[in-house]
Amino acid sequence: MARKTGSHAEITGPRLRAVARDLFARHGYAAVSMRQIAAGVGVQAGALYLYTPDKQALLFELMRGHMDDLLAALAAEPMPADPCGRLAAFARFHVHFHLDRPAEVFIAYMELRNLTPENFAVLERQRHAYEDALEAILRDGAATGAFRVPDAKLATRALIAMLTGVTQWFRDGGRLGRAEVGAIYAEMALRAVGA
Amino acid sequence: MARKTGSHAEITGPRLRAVARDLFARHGYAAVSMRQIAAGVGVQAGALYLYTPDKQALLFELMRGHMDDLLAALAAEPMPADPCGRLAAFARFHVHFHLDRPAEVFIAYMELRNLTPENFAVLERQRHAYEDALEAILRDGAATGAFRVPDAKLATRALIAMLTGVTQWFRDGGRLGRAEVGAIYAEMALRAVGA
DNA sequence: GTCTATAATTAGATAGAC
DNA sequence: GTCTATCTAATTATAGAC
Repeated sequence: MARKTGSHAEITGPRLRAVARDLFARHGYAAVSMRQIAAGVGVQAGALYLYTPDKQALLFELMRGHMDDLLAALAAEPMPADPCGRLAAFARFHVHFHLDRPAEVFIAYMELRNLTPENFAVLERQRHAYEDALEAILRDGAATGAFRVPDAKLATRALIAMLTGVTQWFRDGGRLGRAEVGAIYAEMALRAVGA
Repeated sequence: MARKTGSHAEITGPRLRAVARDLFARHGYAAVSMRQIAAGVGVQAGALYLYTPDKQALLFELMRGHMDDLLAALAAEPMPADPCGRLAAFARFHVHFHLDRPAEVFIAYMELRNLTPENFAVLERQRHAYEDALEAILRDGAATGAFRVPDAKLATRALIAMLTGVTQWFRDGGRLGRAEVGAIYAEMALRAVGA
């Protein structure tokens, strides 16, 4: 434990990302210094630059990785055929996925403005692709008469905001469990679109 | 215009708050320097300290002032007697109030973690008081059978998240007007609680 | 009331020893 | 691969001239 130097490439790389993720989520990207991150990893500041070209790349890789995971998980999620079933499945998926990754979610929503314009554009495309999946469900349901949505784009954003909000208050071990919360949110989402 | 010095206390004070508000909203509290603010106001950095004891007080006063305004405006809002009418009125009020103050709203939700613990506690009490107003409406409606809400606290947070989300996409001059958007959100809120 | 100058600290990032 | 030392630039906040 007292070793102060040596080779730990396989440990330091992942640890760097985990520490940066937690510190960025807690204090905000702009408020966290490379020295703080280094202290959390257990190395000196200079050593971080063996694993990331700079602080911005650290943030961008965290955010892009999170959105990659989100899109991949959604694509892998089994989806019923009918619009009501699909919306309920989407809502439960969204709630559970976000509750499983509170730090990443916090960063994804809070640090967009700290990305360079190029990096921001990448994240925007990913966010848009995710929203399109929900919008397609709502349009299908509206077309078949299962839903009543005066504006599919507005309803998409309203539902995503509602569902994502769960991360701001839910704590494990509280009054309600995850499955229960996911079910209630899914029911509210269905009702909100007139299902 | 070329004047570089002199007395402008009545102008500089309000300008300082307006500039800080806009810069904090755009770049984030931690990423904005007192020199940037001073440049926006049109004075040197040192002069700012005649109007605020420090950067933290600047942030806190902006956030507390916003919540004061929110609570006062809600108290002044005429409210129908029946739960459905009250929920619709609350939803429209929330949407319109938040669309009128995009910068303040952004700061209120993004910069809580940059407050000192004492200042954070004050804001938390204010936020709680506001949420209690909506929760009371939902509990009334559930008691009279007008609403079906399995959990009033959860529904309160879900609705507030949904309604506040309007600030993330709405732009004046877009496809939908404010009144239209407020009406659609109010309808989604009513449906979400089974009205 | 504002400016200039400055103190004290900290930031991101790099060079070179080991 | 890591550490130490360092560079350059920026930070908040204050002191004193005007």
